[in-house]
Amino acid sequence: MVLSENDNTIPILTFSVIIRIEKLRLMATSIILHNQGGHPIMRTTEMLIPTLREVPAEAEVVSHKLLLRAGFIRKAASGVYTYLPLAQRVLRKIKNIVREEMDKQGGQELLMPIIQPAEMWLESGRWHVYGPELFRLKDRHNRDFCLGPTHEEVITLLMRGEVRSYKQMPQLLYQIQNKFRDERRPRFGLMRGREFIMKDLYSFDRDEAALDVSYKKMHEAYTNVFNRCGLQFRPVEADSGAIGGSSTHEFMVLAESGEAAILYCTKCDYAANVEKATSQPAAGLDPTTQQLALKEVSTPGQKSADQVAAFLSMATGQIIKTMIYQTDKEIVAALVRGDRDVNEIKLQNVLGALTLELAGDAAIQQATGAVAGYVGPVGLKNIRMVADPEVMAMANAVAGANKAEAHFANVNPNRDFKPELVEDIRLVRAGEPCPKCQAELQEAKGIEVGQIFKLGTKYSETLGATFLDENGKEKPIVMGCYGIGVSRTMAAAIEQNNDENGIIWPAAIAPFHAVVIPVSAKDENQVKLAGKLYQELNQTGVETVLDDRTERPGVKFKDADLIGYPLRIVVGGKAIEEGVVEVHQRRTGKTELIPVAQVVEQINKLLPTL
RNA sequence: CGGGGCGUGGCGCAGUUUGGUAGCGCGCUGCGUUCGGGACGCAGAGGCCGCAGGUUCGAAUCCUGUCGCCCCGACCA
Repeated sequence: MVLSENDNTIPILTFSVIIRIEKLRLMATSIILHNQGGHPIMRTTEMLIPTLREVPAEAEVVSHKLLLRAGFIRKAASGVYTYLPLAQRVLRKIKNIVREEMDKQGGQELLMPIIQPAEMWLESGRWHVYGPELFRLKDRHNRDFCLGPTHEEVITLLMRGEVRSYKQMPQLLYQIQNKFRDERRPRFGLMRGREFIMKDLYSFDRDEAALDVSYKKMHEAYTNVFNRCGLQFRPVEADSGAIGGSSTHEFMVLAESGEAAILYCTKCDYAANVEKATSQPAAGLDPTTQQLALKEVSTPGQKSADQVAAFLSMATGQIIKTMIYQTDKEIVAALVRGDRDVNEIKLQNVLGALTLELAGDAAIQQATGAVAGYVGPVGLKNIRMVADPEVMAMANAVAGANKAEAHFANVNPNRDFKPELVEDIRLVRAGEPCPKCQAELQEAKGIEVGQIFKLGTKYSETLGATFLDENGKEKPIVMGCYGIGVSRTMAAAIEQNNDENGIIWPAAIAPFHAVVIPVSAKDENQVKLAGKLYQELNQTGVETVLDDRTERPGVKFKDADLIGYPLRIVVGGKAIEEGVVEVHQRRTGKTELIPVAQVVEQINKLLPTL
């Protein structure tokens, strides 16, 4: 019999099963307490908490190491993990916080299939677009299916069938579901897996204004979720990428191990993914600058902007860097200042290209007549040029001459070349001025734990999900989608909350609030008192584990630190002789001696502050 | 997908160069001593050396193929 995790009811099967279950329940309520939907609180001698002394060789980042060592996860395949009981408890807490915040904004939970028929994806066009990241499979009749990496198709088709009128909206529907992506390179344990747990909510609105309302609700909900999870995070503006859509924010947990680079303002609230980040546009061309005559200079062996600048004794910022890119439809030249880099995502968006990569030597030669390093905009023909606005503000600059070993000096935009497009295509770096307030931008690494997204009518149009407005006019539903990586959030929490001894769980998502440790398993008085405290704490709602193993105290302390219980209650000799127990806070290391009679009350007071 | 590395008891590793039938630490089992930060002693259990071929009297070791895993890069709702 398999019970789903959210199912608190027990299906009635046979009489004997019922009897057994009832017996267990009676036993459980008499000795052990229940919480969280029927989970009995347990003693470590009865629990599966396989801690490891040594770090498995496969782990690189701290969350992965600690999840393995502390007995939270085990690998089934690359990027695929079993969540052991401790992890499952953490996941349930995160999910419950998510549920509460979604429901608070009017979200309704549903559950969609993991297995999705190819037809849905053919209809949206993504069956062929999605590529090898989509886990595909066939049934016995050779029909195509996939494991859902996301659920826009399923939900949009559902709503196409159910929504007829503007009166039926808005709708905010969400699920918490396992998702599948056949990542090229799964890595960092739970951070980038091939199977992962995600909350996804989809909003359905009658128009953009209503979508804005839904979007704001989700922004608020996400802020609440990550605050409640005890995470340090930042919502950042992001590139809308392949899904399309107009506006999107990512919620980034700040951590060194993060895979995303973000830029944020030190003064105002501006923050953006580096893919999207902009900075204060450079000052316009100084009209008093005299434009000098174009001249060719010999620059043997000087290819990079730095080399050329050094060779000619000028600043790298005076060089025009020309990069040749190959897209799915054309070859283009991208111009940025020598001390800048091209932001390929911005460039791709500007060009409306599906793919973009640096052109090879042969393509560069063919398009420009020069080799990489000596390419420049002057005299470049039959190839589109995209210039960053900064380039247009340069005067008497240096650029490649489109022939070997030579550059032009005194190059002036508009006079010597005229790009087809002038767009922001540069990669912003720390130190540049904020686009909003001009204060200095800083750079940080982040783990993307959530993203909210205005989809608009992209899916409703292709899938024909329409409704009638108050004028009886048929319109496509305006959609948004909003994801939270639940399993990734667990990993991110550890990245942000750990020390050399192990995990330091924020109390709101800790698998248990406290552990009670009798110092000596042989001392009956200690064991009895520890058991009593354990029961009383649980009765007052403090989720407590009793470490009743006959291990030496050091072993139990080490495990407690590793697992990261926010509170540790040690019942030792003093408890019996002086009537005090030791309450230790994992995060601060603070230890207090508290009279036995007050412990339960004190801990109940302490817990909400952790 | 490109580059690099690794598969040897549950975990961490040595042994591979120079073929001779597998070893160390941790963990595990039993007994004893210990008992406030991963104890000690004694006695044990546990491995077709990723898999499949091949070379050889003999393969963890050499050759071929294959599978898996990790790291860097590219990529990424």
